[in-house]
Amino acid sequence: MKPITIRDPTKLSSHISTAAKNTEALIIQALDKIPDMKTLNKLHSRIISHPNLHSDTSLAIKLMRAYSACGKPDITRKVFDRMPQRNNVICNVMIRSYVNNNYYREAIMTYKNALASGVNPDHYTFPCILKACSSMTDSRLGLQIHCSAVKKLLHRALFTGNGLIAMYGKCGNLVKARQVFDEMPVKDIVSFNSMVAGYSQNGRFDEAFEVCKEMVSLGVKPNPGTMASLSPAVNNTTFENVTFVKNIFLDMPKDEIVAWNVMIAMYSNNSMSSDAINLYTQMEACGPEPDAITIASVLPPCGDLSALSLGKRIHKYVETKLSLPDLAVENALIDMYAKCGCLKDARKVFDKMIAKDVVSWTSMISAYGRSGKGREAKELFSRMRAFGIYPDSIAFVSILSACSHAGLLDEGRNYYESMTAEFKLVPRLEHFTCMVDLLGRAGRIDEAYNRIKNMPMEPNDRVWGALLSACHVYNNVDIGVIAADRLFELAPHQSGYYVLLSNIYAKAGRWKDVDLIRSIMKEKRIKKIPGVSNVEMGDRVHTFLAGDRSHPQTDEIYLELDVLLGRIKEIGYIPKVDGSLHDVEAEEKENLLVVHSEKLAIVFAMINSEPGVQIRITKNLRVCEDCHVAIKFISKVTEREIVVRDTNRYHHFENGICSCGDYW
DNA sequence: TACTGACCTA
Repeated sequence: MKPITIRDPTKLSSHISTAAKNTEALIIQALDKIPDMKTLNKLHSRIISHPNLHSDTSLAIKLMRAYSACGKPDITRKVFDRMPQRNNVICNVMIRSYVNNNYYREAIMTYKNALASGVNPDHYTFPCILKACSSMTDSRLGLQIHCSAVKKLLHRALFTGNGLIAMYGKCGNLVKARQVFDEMPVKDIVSFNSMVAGYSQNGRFDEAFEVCKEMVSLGVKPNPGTMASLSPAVNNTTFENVTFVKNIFLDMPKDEIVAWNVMIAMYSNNSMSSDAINLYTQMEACGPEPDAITIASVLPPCGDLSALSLGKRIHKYVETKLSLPDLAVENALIDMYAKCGCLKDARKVFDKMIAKDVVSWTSMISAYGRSGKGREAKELFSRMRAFGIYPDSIAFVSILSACSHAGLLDEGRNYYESMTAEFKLVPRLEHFTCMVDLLGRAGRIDEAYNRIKNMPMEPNDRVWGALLSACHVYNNVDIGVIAADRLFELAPHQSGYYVLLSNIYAKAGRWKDVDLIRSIMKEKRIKKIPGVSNVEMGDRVHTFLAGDRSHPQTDEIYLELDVLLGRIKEIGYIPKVDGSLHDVEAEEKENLLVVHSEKLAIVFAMINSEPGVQIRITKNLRVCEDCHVAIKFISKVTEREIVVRDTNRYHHFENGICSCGDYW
């Protein structure tokens, strides 16, 4: 920089002020760029040491803004405290600094002090302080601010109005929120989004959708914020609503992750697992980088569909791209592996976790439970207790069902006892289902039935369903009929229950009743669900029906199946032909004799994978007795671990033994 | 005179 030469002493002061102006301009320029802390500290010292600048309000404001942006509201406060005069602008900056850094209590204090010292809040102050009220759900102050805004005729101003809607929404006062919303002469997308958020956060999902539809009809295009606001309302919703959300998603920019996340979660929570996975793959290809929320939303669908290769790819992504530990993600990984039948991988994730919550423990316990590994489930439950974690209602559901899957009658009773006596948890419907299942599987049909009769709430179809299956296993026709009667009322279109009752009659030789059931099914047009088995190979899922001959490799599959059946017959397999078969209609008989889908799927997997590789099958019905025996033998002769997931449990076949202990 | 702004994912 050139030295300033002073020729005329009379111009001295003007030179100084020019220099000061230059310095000030430079500092302002630097401050406006939001410098890092180091530069910021330097600039700050220059300002303080400068005789003309240290009390300059506009510089102080810029300085405060910069400190706030660096996440230092405490230093902002020091600058604020040193200023001799406070007007509304500098107070606004101070309050905003607090609010933007989540120091809501301090923001509110500052606001109150400013009011006390005669500072007038304005249209900058209201939106900001309302955000603090929302975050603290301080409805008293919220109301006061509403009154001040009315006095200043600012309550209908766009930003203040939006803040009021949000504040009332958070505080649960939807009447007020709606009133402000309706009275605003000009609304923008944030007004609509805030109204949507208010309704959906308070469980008023229909109204949330209504506002969304209203904004669309008024020509206001929903944005990713709309999706986020609607988010609580999209779980377990109607097909119509799902379609609506899908359409607004298709019609908006795809660069914001929240929109994708809400879509994936919506599919996941509406039993549309394959849609969730498809959208996720699309996101990988052309969307924003998935974050922890994306991952926690897409892993459950992976588990549902047993999409292990995708699940593993996501696990790698988690390890390379996400910042761990993240409880939600790790818990979701455990559950995904468990649902894919990979208990060891689930356990690996579990053991690696630095912090575990009750969900982590519960996921692992129920993973063992569903596989019939009652001992492991019990052990984890006591270890969880030893870690000082309190089991919640769901933890008891998983340990109770673990006991029932493993036939641990007394242990199950004890857990139930401690749940009510020690942990003071009120038994819910799910616990009764578990208990009925536990007693029923152990052959205590009467006791199970009595439990149902003494339930404090109305039993649902799952409770009666547990009783009916028990009656099927233990040939109890009388109680079976009672259970079936209730089920035909509660779930008249579930073909499974008709089939169960029909089988109960067949076992008892009551063929007239079997015919009766069959004619009822015909009359009501209830069709048996055909058995389907899925097996994942590479990136594809291959599906087999009973007697399926549509697969390209079908000849090879049947040939290999014959060879395999021959081999297992040599070591003792006797095909189990049901005794009731002789009295079954011809068509039915044929159905029972065709090769079941799980056998086809297993042979297919065997042909197409390396020896020793684990085979995983998912089935939409329960595995039949004959297949169960056959698969045990197959696991022995081929030295393969075979995991079959049926509708309510896992069978891990290894070396001729199944993890269910033939108890299912 | 100066200060930005708000709604939201599990």
